[in-house]
Amino acid sequence: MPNRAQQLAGTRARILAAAAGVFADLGFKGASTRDIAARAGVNQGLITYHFKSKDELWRASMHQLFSEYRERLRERMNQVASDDPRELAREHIREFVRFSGAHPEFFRTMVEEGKRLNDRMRWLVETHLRPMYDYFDAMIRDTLGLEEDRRAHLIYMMIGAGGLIFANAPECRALTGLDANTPKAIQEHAEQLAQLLVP
Amino acid sequence: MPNRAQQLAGTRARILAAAAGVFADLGFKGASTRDIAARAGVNQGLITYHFKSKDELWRASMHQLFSEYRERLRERMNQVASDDPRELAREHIREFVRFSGAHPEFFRTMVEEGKRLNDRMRWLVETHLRPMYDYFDAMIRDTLGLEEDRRAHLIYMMIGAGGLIFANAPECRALTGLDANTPKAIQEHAEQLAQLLVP
DNA sequence: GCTCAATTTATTCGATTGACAAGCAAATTC
DNA sequence: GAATTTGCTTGTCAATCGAATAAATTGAGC
Repeated sequence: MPNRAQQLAGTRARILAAAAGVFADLGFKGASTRDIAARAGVNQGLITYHFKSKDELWRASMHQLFSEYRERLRERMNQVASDDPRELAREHIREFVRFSGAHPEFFRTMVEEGKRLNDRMRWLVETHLRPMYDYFDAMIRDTLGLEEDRRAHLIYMMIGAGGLIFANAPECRALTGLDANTPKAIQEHAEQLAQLLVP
Repeated sequence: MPNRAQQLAGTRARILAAAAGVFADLGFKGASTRDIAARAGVNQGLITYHFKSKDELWRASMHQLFSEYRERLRERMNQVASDDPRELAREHIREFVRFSGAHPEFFRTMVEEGKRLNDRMRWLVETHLRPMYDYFDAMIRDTLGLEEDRRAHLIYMMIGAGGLIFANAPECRALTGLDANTPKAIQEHAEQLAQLLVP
């Protein structure tokens, strides 16, 4: 018998997770609050009740997604024993890949919202992408010492290389027979990319 | 005064180019034939006239896009003097990046259609992706000699690393200030990725 | 048992959308 | 130069969908 507050938090969380997935799959316009409600297993009216509008729901779901990534990265880096900067950089890459593997909607959303300059993209850039980008940029500068533009290229390479195979896991399966969603494949991808970028 | 046949070929081509862009931007469902007609600068009725249905238009536009890539790669590789397999591999990578830079819809479409297993994805895989994949796979096997699964990971890394920055050029601009659409940035990305993958 | 937060059901009103039919004018054909 | 084909335009329609809201219902907590 769930507490009243627990019940609320539960449905809220389910809606947020469903929303991130549906927005990533269908785009903001293509995603309907009905789709989201159906995937979350809740009633459509609840969405307007908990989040005032579709727009606010989108922002809340993005906040949830990026917060989870930040939290996982933070926890993971606290557990790493090494203090070799190159090994730390590799572990950052591995964790990015692991998260992309666990959350294909991460990469999908980035592509979906990164191709058009609009209010959502600006919000995403200012609120979540810029801090994340600056963090990685500083790490690369201190570890590999590349000039600014080359770091930008490298970061987009890392994101693209680390995320695509999971965002396109169904295609990858149909094309190569490889199931990218297994822990083994995720770990393999993480290690291969880490070694490639920081040999 | 254009020839009747030239006129037809012209509007057909304009519709195809517009369709590839709109489909990549909005997804198949999200793209309307009106959007496509508007971007092509033609009347909406023309789309049903030239292509029977939205579905057939999509297939025709994909055919056009992939054919253009194959043709450009073929021409380029004929011009390359070297016979060093590693340099040839690098040139394949460079040309993939150049094409992705010139046609952001290439990568966008791959992500859009690669995330859901449906008729369109199956068609894309069988018709265009598999031949392209097998070609690159053989090249990597003969050049770097990795085992099969690792080649799959590597190919998805190449595609993701080579394409994302252009698919997300507006975001990249807002985030880093770098305009990924300039010939200089495209060339820089191509060279950096080629060196990274085949040192 | 009363209250009000959490959830459901029902409805509205608008905006699209793919497809198509009928017509038109220029160009090609005979 | 009349006939006809063809590339294209206009107008429309039946169907679908979608966000928002309002009214009704349930049940936990006081």
